Amino acid sequence: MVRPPCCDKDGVKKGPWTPEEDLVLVSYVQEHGPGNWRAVPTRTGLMRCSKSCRLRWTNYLRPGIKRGNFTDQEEKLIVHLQALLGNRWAAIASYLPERTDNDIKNYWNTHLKRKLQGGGAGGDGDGGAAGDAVSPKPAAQRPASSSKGQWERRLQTDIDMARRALREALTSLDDVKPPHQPDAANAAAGGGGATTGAAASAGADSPAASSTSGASQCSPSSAGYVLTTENISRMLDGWARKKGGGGGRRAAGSGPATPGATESASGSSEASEVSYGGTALSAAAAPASAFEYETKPTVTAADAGDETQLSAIESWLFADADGIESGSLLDAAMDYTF
DNA sequence: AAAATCGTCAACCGCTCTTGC
DNA sequence: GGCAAGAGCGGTTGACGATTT
Repeated sequence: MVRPPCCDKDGVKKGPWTPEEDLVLVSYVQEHGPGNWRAVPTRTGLMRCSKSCRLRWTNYLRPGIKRGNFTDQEEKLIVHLQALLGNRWAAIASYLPERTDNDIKNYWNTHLKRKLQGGGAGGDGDGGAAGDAVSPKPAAQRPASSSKGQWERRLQTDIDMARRALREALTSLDDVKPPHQPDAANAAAGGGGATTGAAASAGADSPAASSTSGASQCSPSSAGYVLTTENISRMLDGWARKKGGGGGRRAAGSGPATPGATESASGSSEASEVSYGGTALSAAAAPASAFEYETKPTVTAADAGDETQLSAIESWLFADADGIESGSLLDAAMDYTF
């Protein structure tokens, strides 16, 4: 017996989202907050299934998402974490709060996997392939435990290993790149920093939390705000161009709605900052009030970027090293002892 | 210049997990 | 405790631009 697909309805639209749809969705979320996706299609009139709405939001429209170029730091973290956790993208994404699991997954499949394979590490790159990676076999690929106790132990092990991996990654990165050197992408996202704040709180509170749950708790950041409004303005831009005979999907950016890819690729994301402050918003034809939900953009520290992120992670890691229970990353609920 | 191939990424699908009743 | 609905996750696909032949 096959369960009917959730979107198995007539009149449910599929395929790429249009800027108009994005706008509707963003407006809705601004007003009601993320969640209750089931209600979204009916309340917004979008001809999309709830799942599709949630996906679009979490992977694309959600505030604080950084797109494009992965930094060395991010890359190394991903490699380490993948080696340790396996293909648990949501878990990995929780350590990279500016990235979505989908993004990380794509990046892994298209860049890192091949890269590691090329490195002659053997295997299919799925775990263990990381040259400097540690565990012979991703924890996630060990036989699944059925009992809850076992599951918890496994989780704890994962966390422990992730911790070590992060520490290693960060340590090695210290050699590679001084922490005071914000990379273009992060600086640009401006936001990056802000979200990191969110990362430190939302993501950090529960590393195991899914990226999506991050979305729902998503302590809105100015960064996200920027990105969202900016995205929308770009969407409309791209859409207009497209309608005017511009290129295909890519022409409008990565997707009809996102010129963003090109933006980051070219490192011209300074545009983000430039557009911050309302111009993008007006371009998006969205009332500023519509973004109330996302709120209170006061991140002055647009440059808080990597440093903030790292310091949050580092403090967690080094709390471990010091034998201190930092608790912020690992909720007491985990009952994790160091 | 045209065709073929490759690379990238947004979106879909189906399954599992969580939550509320 | 059992069930149903909703939410989340990971794998996969398909469309499109870029590059190579």
